[in-house]
Amino acid sequence: MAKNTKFDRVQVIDKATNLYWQKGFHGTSMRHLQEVIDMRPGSIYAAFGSKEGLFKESLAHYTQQGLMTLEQCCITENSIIAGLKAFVKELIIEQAEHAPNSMCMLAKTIGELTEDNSELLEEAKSALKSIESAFQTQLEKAQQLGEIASDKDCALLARHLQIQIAGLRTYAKAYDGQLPLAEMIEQIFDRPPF
Amino acid sequence: MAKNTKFDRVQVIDKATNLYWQKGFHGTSMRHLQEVIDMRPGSIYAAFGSKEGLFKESLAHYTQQGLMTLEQCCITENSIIAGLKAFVKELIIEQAEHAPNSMCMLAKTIGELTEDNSELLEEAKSALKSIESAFQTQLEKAQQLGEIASDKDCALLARHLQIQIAGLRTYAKAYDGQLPLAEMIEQIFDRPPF
DNA sequence: ACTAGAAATGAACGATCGTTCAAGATAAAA
DNA sequence: TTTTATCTTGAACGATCGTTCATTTCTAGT
Repeated sequence: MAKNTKFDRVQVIDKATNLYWQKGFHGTSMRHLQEVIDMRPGSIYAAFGSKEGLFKESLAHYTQQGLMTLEQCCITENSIIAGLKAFVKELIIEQAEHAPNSMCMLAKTIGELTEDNSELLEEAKSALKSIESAFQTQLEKAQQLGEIASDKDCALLARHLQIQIAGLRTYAKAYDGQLPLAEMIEQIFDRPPF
Repeated sequence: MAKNTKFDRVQVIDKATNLYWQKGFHGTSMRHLQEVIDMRPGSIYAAFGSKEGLFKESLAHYTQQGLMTLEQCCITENSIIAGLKAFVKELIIEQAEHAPNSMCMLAKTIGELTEDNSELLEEAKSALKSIESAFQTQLEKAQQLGEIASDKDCALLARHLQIQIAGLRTYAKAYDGQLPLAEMIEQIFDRPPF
């Protein structure tokens, strides 16, 4: 006695994520969003509640994709460290060309939002932490396999990795295209604290 | 046979800079700006042309202040390297508490804006480059004074410094208050490529 | 004191913002 | 085939956006 939902929720969130990622939360209008995800306002508000609600789901979607890519990289490559390198290269080199924005959506969001949207801000912060945890997990695995010296603190290494990625992606957007990114990424893993 | 301008242009730009820095370009409304700088729309548009025009002057003001602070740090401290350390600590530790936003306004802007505001985006990119140049100049001075090994490439060191600052400021906003920032900054200068 | 001309004002503009909701369309259950 | 619960639609809302400009206020030069 009902009508089934027509739109594909995952596809819709994916499209919304790309637009938010490109334009930021304040820079994205619901009108533009309606075009991109091809839904009318009523349906959007029925499904997601508000502009904030959809953004929150986009953040979660983005984070989930990142975690999956990391996992995939570490499985595909010959070693954990090689997997981490591949992941960082994917983030910084591939996404600099193909993604909506070369910067990390989480870092962009943390930069953009204030306490006026504290829920979204906290969501972004927490997502960044969950990615750092995933780094730490992989690094500990690498340590067990002897890829990393046993006296290293994997929590510190994970934090270091996050900082390098955030710095490099910001820098890459300012100096687009004229940087030896691959070499710079290799150096991250060849220098202390690694 | 005329009336002199009443408002203090520098003070006005300074207040505008703080608001833009806190809220971002899209997050700042002209209404809010009017309150903060205590000017009526007519006067603002007569003096600065548009929201973009005032933002552009704010970027220049912010950059100029940064360059002056760097200069000051390097003069006050006992060595150039100590000056650079003091400058980075000022940016990351002091501003994390007192500034409108712990992130760099230029990095925030580069993250936020798209080609829709290409003039402002280019302005921010170019300002970041001018700060990097100032780093390089100071590093070369340090090299001449024997504070840095003569085989180091100061352009690379300046770039490295920029990336570390960008990364650390982003990270600091995500993990506010619970980081050994002073120690982390010291390490920047104690590790390769330094 | 007068006046010319620049500066400051603030009401108001059209556009766009995020959001709502009554009405229409659709498909599963009866 | 009819019913009914749900999904979808899009016109329209009040609020706010960036901006304009006729008017008023003020002061330096006569």
